[in-house]
Amino acid sequence: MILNLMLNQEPSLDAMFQALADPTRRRMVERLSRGSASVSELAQPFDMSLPAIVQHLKVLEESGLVKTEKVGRVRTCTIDTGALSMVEKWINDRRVGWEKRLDRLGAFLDALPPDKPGK
Amino acid sequence: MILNLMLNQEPSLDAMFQALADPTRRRMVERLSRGSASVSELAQPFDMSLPAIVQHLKVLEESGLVKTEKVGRVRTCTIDTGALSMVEKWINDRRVGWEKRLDRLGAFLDALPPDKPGK
DNA sequence: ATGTCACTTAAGTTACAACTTAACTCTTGA
DNA sequence: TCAAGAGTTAAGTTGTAACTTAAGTGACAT
Repeated sequence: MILNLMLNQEPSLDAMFQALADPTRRRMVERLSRGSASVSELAQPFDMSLPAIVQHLKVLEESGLVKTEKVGRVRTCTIDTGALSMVEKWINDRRVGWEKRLDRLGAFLDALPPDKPGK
Repeated sequence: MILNLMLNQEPSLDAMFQALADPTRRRMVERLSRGSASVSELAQPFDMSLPAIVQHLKVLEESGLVKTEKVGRVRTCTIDTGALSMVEKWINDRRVGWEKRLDRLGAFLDALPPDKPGK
């Protein structure tokens, strides 16, 4: 079960990055970070057919970044910040990993005896 | 000039997300976060032709996530954590934006009088 | 000088992502 | 009851991303 969680983690990370790769979808996420919206509210700023927007929405939803719920004839869309922070964590891990490495290198260099001019 | 920076910011954000959308390229970034590598070192874990790897590398480089320098016949690749943190910041901004909104909503609800059971 | 190493370039294939238009299904208000 | 509103489904087009193989370049060791 926790195994399952770990196994499913990579694939959905993939889907999230994939989802965020498209500028239209990122704008949709930006819009939703300012508050939930219906599908047509989401679509309104874009010069694009509704079905196209719905397709983008589907990608976002399947990635887990966005949740939606339909009530009557209107579907309301919401960001899932938990998913967002998974992406954030991946990036942070790489950055920190690299920066730690540089620190160790720095410490190592500092510990060296004063340089004898070589070459 | 700062204008230029700001204008180029969106497009390259786009390129970075695009670059990170591919699992092969993310694995390359993971590899580089553990230390610089030559092209063939980078390629070694993958079951893929060298040219394919070089194409991925090019995408990473054009996005600004990776820097490379060729010395003699070997090209050495390095992560640019500054670029990584641009991506991190975009995500963080969305997440925080949303969470602030929820906080305000929570505060608003807390300030309401105890509920009279309606409907 | 010459073969090997570490890439690079070019060109072609295939799969899929991002749209479009057209037609359809539910809700809901008049 | 029925027209309009909100979204859905289906199908087709088009561009581009992700590979491949084959051949080429420049550096280095012998």
